[in-house]
Amino acid sequence: MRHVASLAGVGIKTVSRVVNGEPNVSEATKTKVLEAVRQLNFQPDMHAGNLRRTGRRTQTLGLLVGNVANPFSAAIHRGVEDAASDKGVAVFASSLDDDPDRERGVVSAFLQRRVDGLILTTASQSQAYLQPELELGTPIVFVDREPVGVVADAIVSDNANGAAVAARHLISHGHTNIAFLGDRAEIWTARERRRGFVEELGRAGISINGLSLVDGLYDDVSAERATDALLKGPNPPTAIFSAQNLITMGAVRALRNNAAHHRVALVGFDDVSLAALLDPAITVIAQDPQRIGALAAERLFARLDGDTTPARSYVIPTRLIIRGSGEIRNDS
Amino acid sequence: MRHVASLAGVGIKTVSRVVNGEPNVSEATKTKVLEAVRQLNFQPDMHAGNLRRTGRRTQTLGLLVGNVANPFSAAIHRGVEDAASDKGVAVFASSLDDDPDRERGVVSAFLQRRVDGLILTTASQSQAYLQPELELGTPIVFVDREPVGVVADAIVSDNANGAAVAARHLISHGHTNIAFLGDRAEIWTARERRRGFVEELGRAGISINGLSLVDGLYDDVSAERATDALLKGPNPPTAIFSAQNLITMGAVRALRNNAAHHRVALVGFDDVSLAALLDPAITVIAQDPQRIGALAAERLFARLDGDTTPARSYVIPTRLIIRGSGEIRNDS
DNA sequence: GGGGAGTCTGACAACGATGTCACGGGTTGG
DNA sequence: CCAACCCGTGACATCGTTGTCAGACTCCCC
Repeated sequence: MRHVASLAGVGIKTVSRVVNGEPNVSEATKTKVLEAVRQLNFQPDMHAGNLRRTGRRTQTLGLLVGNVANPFSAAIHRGVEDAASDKGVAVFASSLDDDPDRERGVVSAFLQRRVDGLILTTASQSQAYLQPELELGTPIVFVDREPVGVVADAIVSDNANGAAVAARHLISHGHTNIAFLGDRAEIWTARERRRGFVEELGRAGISINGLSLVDGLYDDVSAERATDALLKGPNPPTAIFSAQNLITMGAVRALRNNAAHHRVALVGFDDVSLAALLDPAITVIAQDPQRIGALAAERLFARLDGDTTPARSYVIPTRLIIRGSGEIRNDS
Repeated sequence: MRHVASLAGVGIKTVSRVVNGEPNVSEATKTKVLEAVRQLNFQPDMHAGNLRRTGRRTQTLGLLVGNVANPFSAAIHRGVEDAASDKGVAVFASSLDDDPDRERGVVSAFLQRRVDGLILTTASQSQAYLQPELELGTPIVFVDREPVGVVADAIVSDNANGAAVAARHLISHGHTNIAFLGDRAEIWTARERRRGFVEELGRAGISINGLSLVDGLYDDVSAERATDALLKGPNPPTAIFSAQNLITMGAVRALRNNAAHHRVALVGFDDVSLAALLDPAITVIAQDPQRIGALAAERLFARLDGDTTPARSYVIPTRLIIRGSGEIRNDS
C-alpha cells in the first residue's frame, strides 16, 4: 500500500479510502490510485486491515466435517460453501476422522486464524472446552452430532426416528430377526440410530435377545466382514438395518457374495449414490446433508448478525425411500 | 497477549517467547506465563504475528476444485488435506462450478487472505493473470487441468491416453459405432478425452462420420437426456464412452430405461462408487484423484521449501478396470 | 468581505504480535 | 579482581492497514 501511495503520489490513507470505496475522494485521485493499484497488482492484506478495523471480521469460517471425501460430509460442505460464498466468506474445511485429538487440533488451528465462527462435527466426549470461546462471542454451530457440555445451536438429522421408521418398515414386511450394523458407539449418531431401532423393536414386542446388534464398524470393509460373518453364522438374519452409508456399501457387497441379496432384506441409513440402479435397488432412510450445511451456515450468520435467541437444535427430517431391498418379505 | 503479560507479571515479549517456545526463559517464568495463558484461554493471533515475522507464512493454502461435493474433487481435497495437516497447514476449499468469474473471485479472496500457495482447478481461458503473483513468489500448482498462459506445475490425469484405452477396448469388442458423451468443450479435460478418443478411432481406421460425438453435457440429467436421445435416434450406438463421472451415471440410467444395458457397451471415464455392484458392473478408466491432490500438495510444499527446478506437468496414469459393461460384444 | 459549512487530504496512533537491542546480574577464567 | 561472556528480561520500533483528527481549500450566503 505504501508503494501504491508513492506511485500514485498520494498518502497511504487515501489509497485505503479508494480501495475500500470510502467517500470524499476526488475522481482525479481515485483514477490515479486505481491505476497504481493495477500496475503494482496490489491486493490489500485483509488481516492487517482486520487488526485495526472495528468489528473485526475475517470473513472466514471454520468447518469440520467427518471426512471431506465422504459424500455425506461433502454435501454438508457444499451447503455451507454456498451460503458462505454469497456473503464473501471463505471456508476452512477439515476432516475429523472421528479422532478427538484431531478435533481439538483443528479447532485450535481455526481459532488461531481468527475465524468468525465455527461449524463443527465432534468426536470428543465433551465440548465444554469451547465454552470460553463461545462466551467470547465466537458463534459455534454443531452439525450432524449434538454437542455435550455446552449450549449451542446444532443441526442434526432425525436419527432415532429415521432408524425407527427403518425398523418398522422391515417389521411390516414380516421380519423379526433383524440385524443392526452400526458405527462405533462413541459416535452420537450411531447411538441415536441404535436407540431408535431398538425402541421400535420394543414397541413391536420383538425381543432383542438373539438378535445381532453389531457396533464398532468404522468403514465399508469392516462392515462387509461383519455382514459376512452374520450370514454364515448360526442364526442368520432375514433383514439388515445398516446405520451408515459406508456400512451399507459393505453390507451390499457381503449380501452379493453370499448370494443373499434377493433373500435378505436391507434398509440403509443415509442415501448412497447409484443405490437406485442396483438389483435390488436399495431402500434407504435418506438424510439431507446439503440442507444441514446450509442451515448451519444460516444460523451462524444470524448469530454474527446479532441474533441472541436461545440456542437450540434443529432436527432435519429423514425420509424413507422405497426402492426394493427393504421390501423383501420374510418367507420363513 | 497484553492481558496474559500483566496477569503473569512479565513483559509481553516474554509471553511471546514462551508461546513460541523460544529459548532463554527461566522455568519459573515459563510456568507463570503458561498458567496465565490457561486462565485467559489465550490463543495467539497468527495473522498479527505474521505481520512482523520474517518469512511471513500463514500456514494456510487455498484449494479450488471443480465441486467439493463431486467425489473426484472430494478425493483431491482429501489428498491435499492429508499432506497439509501433516505440516500444520489449514486449507481453504472452494468450488469452481466451471465458472471463470468464480475462479477469479476465489483466487482473489485467497490472495487477500495471504495464503502461502494455491492449488487450482481452472475454468477461465487463460491464467496469465496469475503471472505477477507467481513472480512475487506465491507457488501455484494446477490440478486436473493444465494452465494456459503461465508456466507452473500441474498435476493431471492421463486423459487422452485413458480415453484412447477406452476406445481401443470397445473396438476390440467389435464396436465401430461408438458414441462419445463429453463435458463442455471449454473444459481442458473434456477436450483431451475427446481428442484421445477420436485419435484412437483414427488409428483403428474408423471414420467418425456418422458417429455421435456429444459435447456440452454438464450434469447427470443432461447426460441422461442425451443418451436417451441417442438410443431412440436413427442410428443408435452399439457402445458408449462417457467421459466424466456424472455423465456415466446419466448414461447408465438412460441405458436402463431403454432396457439397453445388456446390449449396449459402456466404458466410463473416472470411477463411480458402487460401479462394481451394478448389473452389468461398469467398466471404467479409473483416475487416482487422491494421489493428484497429494502430489499437488507435495509439489507446493517443495516450492515453498525453495525448490526452483523448472515447472513441469505430472501425468498421473489412469487404469482400465474391467467389470462387464465394457465387454459387451457387438453382435450385429 | 468574513464566517460557516463542506470537501479532500495526509500525519499519526493504534491493532497484536515479533525482531532488535540494551540492560542487569551471575559465572567463568586469566 | 576485573574483563568477557552468557542468561533472562523488557522497551521500543515495526509489520500493513484503518480510525481519528486537523489542516487546506472551495463554496456559499449574509
